[in-house]
Amino acid sequence: MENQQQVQDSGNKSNSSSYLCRQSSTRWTPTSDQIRILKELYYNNGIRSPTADQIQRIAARLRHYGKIEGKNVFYWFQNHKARERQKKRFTPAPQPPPPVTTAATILPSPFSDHHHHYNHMPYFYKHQQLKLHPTHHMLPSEGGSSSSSQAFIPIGCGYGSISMEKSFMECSISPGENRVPGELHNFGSWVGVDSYSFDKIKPDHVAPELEDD
Amino acid sequence: MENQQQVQDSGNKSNSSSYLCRQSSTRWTPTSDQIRILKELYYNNGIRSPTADQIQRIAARLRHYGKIEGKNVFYWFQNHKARERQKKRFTPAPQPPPPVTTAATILPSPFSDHHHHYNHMPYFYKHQQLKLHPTHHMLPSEGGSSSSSQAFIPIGCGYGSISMEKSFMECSISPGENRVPGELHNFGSWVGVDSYSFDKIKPDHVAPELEDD
DNA sequence: ACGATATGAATGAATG
DNA sequence: CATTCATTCATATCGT
Repeated sequence: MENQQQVQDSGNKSNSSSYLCRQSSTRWTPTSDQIRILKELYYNNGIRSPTADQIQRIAARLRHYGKIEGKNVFYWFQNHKARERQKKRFTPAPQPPPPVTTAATILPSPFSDHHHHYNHMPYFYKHQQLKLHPTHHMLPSEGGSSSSSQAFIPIGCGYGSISMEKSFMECSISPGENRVPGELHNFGSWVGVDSYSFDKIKPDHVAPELEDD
Repeated sequence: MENQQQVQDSGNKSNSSSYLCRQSSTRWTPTSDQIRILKELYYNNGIRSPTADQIQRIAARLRHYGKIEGKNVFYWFQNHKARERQKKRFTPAPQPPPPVTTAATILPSPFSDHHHHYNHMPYFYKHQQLKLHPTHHMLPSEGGSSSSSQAFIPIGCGYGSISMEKSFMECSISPGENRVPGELHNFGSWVGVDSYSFDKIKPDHVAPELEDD
């Protein structure tokens, strides 16, 4: 690893000049003690994904060693776990699993990993299966040729496994309505939110600003 | 935060990160305009969990600003909302705002106006499940009030406040480099980890002093 | 000063 | 709706 010492001087560092105003001018720089404790929890106590409750406690505890917030603890565990796994993934195939030489053990999976039946397939015919409710209610503007069964869209390869119902979350169509980027600030109206119900306005808290970072 | 890169191919921002520059459009990379509009809808219109129809409309609208699919919109709202809440969960106590209860400023509020729910739209929104396995199917047979025809639900209620969430996950006060002597190595006990051994009994439970420092 | 690497932060995509 | 994972971006730190 790398040896790091705490240099987290009070809050600010004379950061460089003129750069993007990314809010992360100062990211949390954990103290040695903080790291030590975090690792303790990780390795000795087996904490991998602390619950919100634990995060609070951990942060409160580590606060004695320097500035720290809940999200720092959260991210730390997330990253630590992820990187550990990542390392392990690209590391040579650990042990050859007991070769149960059955004819069916032909797992063409690139990873010989075990418990993670989690497939993050690079090929994307898998996700696209978000099914919406059967209210494939086309937009009034683009209605029309929906007479036949627009059953499936042969994305990629129609492996007969995917039962794409009918409405994907997306119907890549919108010919008629050409609302080109015209900057129409009437949000909400086109989504179905009505803006005439102002009588129910709840004086919610304030609104800092609305920057689109 | 969001960085903007307009489209999917070409010019992969050539980050300093070396190898593996095949960021070939696997995941949706929202453009600035898309983000801006999404936040508008979220904060200005109070849309938290858009219905299927809304998702379609939003996606259609946002498509003018770049490639986008319905599921992207769906996930965006899901994530945005979830993270807003999660952040809150990490943060211990929002420091109960002690209102200036001066003897003269007593406000006899009949209702302890406290927490409102904006418009948690009725759950005919349930259909937004991802259908990956042949589980049940919500058949549109029954004319139940379950779905569809959500013509114009007053979701949104556009309370003209833009409650932004740029506040961070926590606003912790922090002592500088405070070293507490007497570190006890009983990690985990204060975090609430069970040693998952012994018994399920813990004589002392977790008594994290949770001191506010 | 760079360049590489480690790592904090953010977020899209899923799953339960 | 909560939790988790993967991936990417941003930056701190160190080596040469």
